[in-house]
Amino acid sequence: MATNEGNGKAAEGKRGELAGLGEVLALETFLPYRLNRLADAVSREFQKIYKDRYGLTRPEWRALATLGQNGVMTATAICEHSSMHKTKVSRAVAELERRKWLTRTVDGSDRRVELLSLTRAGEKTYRELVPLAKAFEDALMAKLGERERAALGKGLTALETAIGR
Amino acid sequence: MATNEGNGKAAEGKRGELAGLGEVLALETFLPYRLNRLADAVSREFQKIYKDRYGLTRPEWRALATLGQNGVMTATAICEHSSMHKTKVSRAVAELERRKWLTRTVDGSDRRVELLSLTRAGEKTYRELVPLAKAFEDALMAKLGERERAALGKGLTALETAIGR
DNA sequence: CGCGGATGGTTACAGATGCAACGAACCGGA
DNA sequence: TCCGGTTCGTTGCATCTGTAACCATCCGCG
Repeated sequence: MATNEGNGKAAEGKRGELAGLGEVLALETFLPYRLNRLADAVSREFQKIYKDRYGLTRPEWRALATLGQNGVMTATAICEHSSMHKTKVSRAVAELERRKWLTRTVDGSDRRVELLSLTRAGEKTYRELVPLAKAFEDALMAKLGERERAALGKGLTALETAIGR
Repeated sequence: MATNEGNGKAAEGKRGELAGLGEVLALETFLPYRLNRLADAVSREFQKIYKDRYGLTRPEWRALATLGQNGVMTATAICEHSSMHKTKVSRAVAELERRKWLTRTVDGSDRRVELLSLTRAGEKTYRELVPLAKAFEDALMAKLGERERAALGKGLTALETAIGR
């Protein structure tokens, strides 16, 4: 309070910059915003590959990619490796199963556990998708210079460590 | 087409690593995944500040931040400056208005346009939030070394330019 | 004027998402 | 053997999101 604003209807011009000290936050340079913006843009672009061509949602693509990378695993393991919420994985797996891209097998030694594995068809899809994903990433990286690519990698890794946990 | 896929049925044991060539994609190092993961983690953390303490959603926080930074503006302008979808902004603005943190004024020269501006209460909230946001960012950045901070900035900027459009 | 075509903004609707609660199965101790 | 405490995974529900359709207004042109 006691700020310098002439109350009343004073047609104050535009606020913001002129507001005293470091009171303004530049959204464009704010880390959380930048990360979200980038992640969003990149995902939206990459999504075209798995969505338009294979009708996969992002959780489904991730589950598929995780299974393709690691082989047989449980739903819980997929959660950990893909950073997805329980329910997302549950639903993604259900859909992949419905499409016959993976099968479940109840673990004999612990019947709560389901061992998930890609079917032949699921593997085929995965193997088709991998080069597309790599090409996408390569194309994007190709737009950066050598130094910038290195900087990006270093920066992201550092941030991952910082957030860690 | 004409890709090197040996469509053999070879009874491969556990899939993944041993699958021939570069057929596997390491999700942990895949750019879209890394970005999403990071954005998500950072946002989730930062969210505590505006959500728990002010009951704001992310779109609301962004709209508030955009208005606080730029002063009077239209909904469309908020969309552009905050990279948010039309409807998100519409709803966020409606809620901020309901809370009496902003008011609308129909533009006299074009009655389709609404000029949005923060109320006294809205500005107060904004001014409280800004230092918290900066502190959050600083704390996070403080976990990185000098070089890493620079690398991150450089990398993100480069990526923003690359995606640009 | 009088239209067709843009533009600002809202809303109906269908999907996606997370939380919390749940059932089933396991585990360890009394 | 029985029981409480856990873990695996699913589902009900309330919320959030984007697409598309919509209304109101404006603009340019004949």
